[in-house]
Amino acid sequence: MEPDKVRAPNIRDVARLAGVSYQTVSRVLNNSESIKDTTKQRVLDVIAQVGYRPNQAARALVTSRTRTIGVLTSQTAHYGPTTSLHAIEEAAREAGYLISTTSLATSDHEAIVDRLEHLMRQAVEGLVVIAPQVRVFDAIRELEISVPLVTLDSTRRDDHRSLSVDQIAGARMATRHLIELGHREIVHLSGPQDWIEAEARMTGFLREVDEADLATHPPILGDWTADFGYHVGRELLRYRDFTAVFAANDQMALGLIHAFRDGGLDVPRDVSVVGFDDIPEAAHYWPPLTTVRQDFAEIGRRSVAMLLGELRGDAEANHEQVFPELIVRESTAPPRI
Amino acid sequence: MEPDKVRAPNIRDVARLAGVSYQTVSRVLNNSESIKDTTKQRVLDVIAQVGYRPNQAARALVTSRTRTIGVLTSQTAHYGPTTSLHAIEEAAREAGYLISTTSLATSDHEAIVDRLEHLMRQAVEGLVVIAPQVRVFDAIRELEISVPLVTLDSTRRDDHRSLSVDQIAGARMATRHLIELGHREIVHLSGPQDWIEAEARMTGFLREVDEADLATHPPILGDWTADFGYHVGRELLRYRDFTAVFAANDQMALGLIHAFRDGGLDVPRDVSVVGFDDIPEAAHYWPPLTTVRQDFAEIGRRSVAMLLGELRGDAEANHEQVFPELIVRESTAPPRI
DNA sequence: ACGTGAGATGTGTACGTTCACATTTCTCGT
DNA sequence: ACGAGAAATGTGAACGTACACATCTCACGT
Repeated sequence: MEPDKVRAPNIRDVARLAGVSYQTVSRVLNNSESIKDTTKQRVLDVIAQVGYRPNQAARALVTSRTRTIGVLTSQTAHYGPTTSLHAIEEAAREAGYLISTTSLATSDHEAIVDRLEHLMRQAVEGLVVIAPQVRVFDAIRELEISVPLVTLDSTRRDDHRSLSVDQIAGARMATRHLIELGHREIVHLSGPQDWIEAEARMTGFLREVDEADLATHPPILGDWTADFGYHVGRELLRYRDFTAVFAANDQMALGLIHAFRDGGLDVPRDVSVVGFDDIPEAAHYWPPLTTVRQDFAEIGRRSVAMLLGELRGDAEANHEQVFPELIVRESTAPPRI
Repeated sequence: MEPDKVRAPNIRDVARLAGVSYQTVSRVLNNSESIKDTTKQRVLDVIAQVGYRPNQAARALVTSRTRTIGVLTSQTAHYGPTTSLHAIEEAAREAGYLISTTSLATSDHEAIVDRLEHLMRQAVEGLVVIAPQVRVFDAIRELEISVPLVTLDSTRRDDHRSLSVDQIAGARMATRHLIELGHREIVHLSGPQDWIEAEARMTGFLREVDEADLATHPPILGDWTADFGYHVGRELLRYRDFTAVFAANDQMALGLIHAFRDGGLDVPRDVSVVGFDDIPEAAHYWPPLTTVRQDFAEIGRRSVAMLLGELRGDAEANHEQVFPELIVRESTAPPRI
C-alpha cells in the first residue's frame, strides 16, 4: 500500500532540510552573490542528496524565458540539413540554450502552420528554419510570428534575418567550370521545384549558360535522391544531346554516373558530371566527384550566433552570406572531339 | 513611449472578451464535453482573433505532464541515427508528444551525465537513447533515472526496454555470404571500439569465422567514415593476405573500394567487399554494394511505440528485435582461383 | 407550478519558481 | 560598546493553467 508515486522534491523541501528559506535555495540555484559559502554548500549537499531537480516549467512560467530555440527542419534526412542541425544544437547548448526540433512531414500549408504553431506554443525564444521550402515563408508571415527568426539556405531578402550559402554563385562556379572545359551542351538536374535551394542553383546555372551564350536545355526537376538521378540518367541516355550534367546535389550526381556507366558511357570521358554539397563520400565515389562544397556546420553555428545576437538586442547585419567552393576532382574533363 | 512588450493574452483575457469564465475557456481548450456549441464557438473566435496561445509552462506546472520525450543522440550526423530520429519525431508527433533532442558532443562520462541531467530537468516523460556508446548505460544507472527508457541498437539485456536490430545476425549473414562464395581470408573493418553496434558486428563476424574454422584476421578499428576506409584500404594493399573485407558500414566500404581501385585491384574480381546499413546511395556505388539492410525508420517508430506503451502502463515485452536483411549486389564474387 | 436532475458555467486553490521588497545578522570604525 | 551600512537571509505575491467542487440554468415529467 505504498503511495504510488512520491512527489519529486521541490525547492521548499530542499529549504526545509537545509534549514534555510526557499529563497535562499533559489539564490543558490541562480548563482546569486551574497550567499555565505557555508550556507551555499549546505544547500548544495541537500540538493545532491535528495536528487532535487529544478522544475523548468515553474521557472519558465515566472520568468517567461524558456531558453529554447525552435528549429524547423524539412522532412528528409539529408546530409546538409542534418549537419547544420547538429551544429545548431551544439552552438545553442554552449550558449545555454536548448533546442526544440520539429520536422515537416509534408510540405503543404496546413502542416507548416501546424508545426510553427507547435513551436510557438512551446514559447521558443527564437526560430531557426532549415526547411527551405518557399511555402514556409508564407506561413511565417501569416502567423505574424514575433520572435527572432533566422532562415537558412534562403536567397530571399525578407523582413527577417537570414544566412545563406550563395547558392547562385556556387551554381555558377560549377557551370562555368564545365564551360571552361569546353562543354557547350550542359544539362541541369535540379532539385524539387518548391525548394529555395533548388531554385537558386537553377538560377545560377541559367545565368551562367545565358552569359556564355549557350543553348539552354530545360532543367529536369529531381527529388535529391540517387535513385532519381539514376532514372534520369537512363532517360538521358536516349538523347545523348549533351556532354555534361550539373546535378543539384551529390546524390543525384551519383545516380547519374551509375546510369551512364550502365549505359556504356564513361564519366568523365564521354560525359562530365558535377555535383553540389561535397558530402564526405563524394571524394570516394567513382570517379571522385567534382562538386561545390558548402560548410553546413558553419552555417548552423552562425545561424545560432545571429539569433542570439538578435535576442540580445544587437542590431547587426540582417543577411549574411557564406561562400561555397568548387572542388575539382575526376568526374569532369573536356568533351570528346 | 509605447510599452516595450505587450503581455501575451492569457486565458483570462480570452474569457473576458468572450464574456465567460476562464474555466470555460479552459474547457474549450481541452475539448471538454458539456460546453454549449454557441459558447464554444464564441470562445474559439476570440482565441483566433487575439492570437491566444496556451502557455505550455503553466500547463505543465499544474498537470506535471510535459508530453515530451527526450532523445539522446550521438554526436555524428550518420544516416542511420538521423533516419531513426526523424521517424521518432514523426511517431511522437502523431501521438501528441514532442521531442527534446540533445546530442553528445564528446563521449566522456561527464558529457553524458550533463546531457542526461539536462533532459531530466526538462521533465521529459520518457527517454530514447540512440547513442549507442557503452558508457551511456553506466551514466543512466548512476543517475537513477526513473522515467521509461528505450535504447536503440543495444544488444544489452538490462533493466530497461530496448529495441535493436540484431546486429550480430546481420554481421553473420554478411560474413557467411563471403564464406559461401569461397572466401577463406576475410578482414573485418570495424567501427569505433566503444560503440555497441560496432561491438555486435564484430562479434557476429568472429563467431561466423570461428564456426567456419577460418583463420582470424584481427579486426581493424575504424571511425565509420569513408576517409578512414580509404586509408585502411591503402594500408591493406601492402599485405594482400585476404580476398574479402567486411566493413561495418557502407561509408567505410566505399572508402575501401576506392583505395583498392587506386591500388589497381578490381572489386569484386580481386577482392570482395561487403558493407552494412544499406544507405540509399549504396545501390549506386561502383560497384553497387552488397550490404546488410537495416530499417532505421522502423526502429524509430517502434521505439516510440514501446515508450508510449510503457507510459500507458502496459507491461509488454522488454526487448524487441528487428531483423536485418542481406542485400547482394555486385561488390562480392568468388575469390580468384 | 414545481421539483428534479442533467447540462452548462463559475469560484477557489494549487502547481514550483522568481522577483520585489522586508528583515535580520554580521563587520567595522569610532 | 554602539551604530551604520553592507551582507545575508526571509516573506508575500505573481506567473497561467487545470482540477475539484460549487453554483446556476433549463427542459421535462408530474
